[in-house]
Amino acid sequence: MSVSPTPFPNPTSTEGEPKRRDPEATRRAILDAAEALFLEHGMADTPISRIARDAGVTKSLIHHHFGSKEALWEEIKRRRFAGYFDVQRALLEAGPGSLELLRESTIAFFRFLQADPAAVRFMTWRAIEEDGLLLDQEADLYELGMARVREAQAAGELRADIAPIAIVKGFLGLCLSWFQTRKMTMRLFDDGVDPEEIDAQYLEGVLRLFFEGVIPHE
Amino acid sequence: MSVSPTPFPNPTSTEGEPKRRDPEATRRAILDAAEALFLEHGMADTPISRIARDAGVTKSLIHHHFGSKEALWEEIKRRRFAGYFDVQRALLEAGPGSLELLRESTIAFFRFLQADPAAVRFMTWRAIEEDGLLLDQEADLYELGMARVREAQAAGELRADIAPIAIVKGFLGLCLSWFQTRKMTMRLFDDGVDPEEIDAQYLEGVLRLFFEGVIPHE
DNA sequence: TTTTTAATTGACCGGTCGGCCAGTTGACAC
DNA sequence: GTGTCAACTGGCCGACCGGTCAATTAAAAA
Repeated sequence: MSVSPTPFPNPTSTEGEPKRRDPEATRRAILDAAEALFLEHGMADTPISRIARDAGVTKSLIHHHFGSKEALWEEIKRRRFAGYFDVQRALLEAGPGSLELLRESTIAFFRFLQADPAAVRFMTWRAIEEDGLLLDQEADLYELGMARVREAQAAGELRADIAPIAIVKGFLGLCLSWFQTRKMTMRLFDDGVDPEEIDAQYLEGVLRLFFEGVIPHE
Repeated sequence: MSVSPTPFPNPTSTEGEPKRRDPEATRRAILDAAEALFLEHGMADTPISRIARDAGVTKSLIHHHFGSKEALWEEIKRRRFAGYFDVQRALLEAGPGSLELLRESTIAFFRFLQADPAAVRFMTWRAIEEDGLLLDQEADLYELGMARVREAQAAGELRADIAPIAIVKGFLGLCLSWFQTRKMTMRLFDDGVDPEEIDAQYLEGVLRLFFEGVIPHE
């Protein structure tokens, strides 16, 4: 679980062989190991020595490549953001604002979080750090989303008496908060029930609710 | 911010006076200081020495009263839960399940989080720890809420084709996730705008959306 | 080939952490 | 009073933390 999925830079070097160097792979191994540990236990609770062990690398090497624990964490955030932004932007640039686009975005975001629990933990850690840092890319993404909502409102596909921010943060929150407490919520149900079935029930219910509430009624 | 709001057990003892003892006040001072620090920086990032300083107490005394840092955190959680459960239970026991009860609960929960940012952070930390621990009281609360929803569904006040869990976790998530990222969200708006005004816009939008979506349509 | 650069190592450092312990002192029951 | 117990103190400890450094060596540049 906490062990890096990528091969060690120097996999169990058999005696005597000259050690090949691959700084790029080393960086990746460190980032992967650190990300898994940081998201699981938090940065404050993850000693660099542990990252080094999981990455198959010495502690000093981490400082060599990233300078400090803090800088390493920043780099991990940067990498995560890049992946996340790509997913979201691809959705929003697909077409003009419409009810259908909103629906697709909601389902896609839900599936995205469902498939990648690490992404959920990443967002939760961000909420904890709460440094108020809103990246430019991120702000752009929100603006884009809200612009799409306004388009759909102008076209009469979404009711116009709801602030776009409520619609955008609404569907994001409905998805994210579900997965933030997923494990605990599952305990409300019998052990025999398939968790993915509960997920599906929630998604379906929320879609009905949200998209009935979001369309105009005379 | 991090200093305990309650007076120190031995407030700047003026020379020579015999030191009065008040173990109950001491415990409270420690809990208050620790809670503020834990919620702000996290348990791993809060040294006991700092708690002692803020509480106006020696480090050893904390161990005397609570045994360990871990146990202190558990005690804080227990205290927080008690307060939270009281608020929620009072709402749900107010009357039979109805659309109006759901509306009141939603607004009350929103106001509760708005008035107490520490509560928001507490819940976010819980999501991070994710030990999957669901307290009996908490499970009861969910069951109670879902039972109320079913009553309202049976009475035809809520549409019956939505799983109760989606309605309950839905409105909780809409409120909580808003405040989890409140600071960041505010950066989307001009500096001149009153944050509480944005809160109000969001709440109003979400109420319209949620309660239009949640009622039956022929 | 020679020189330069950068990846990598292990030993090491000062500081801080959570926790312990021996001793002191107030509160309180008898 | 006097004995008992728990509240409270200051000093201490070993472990571990993030980070540094000089030395080694593979790889790239010359």
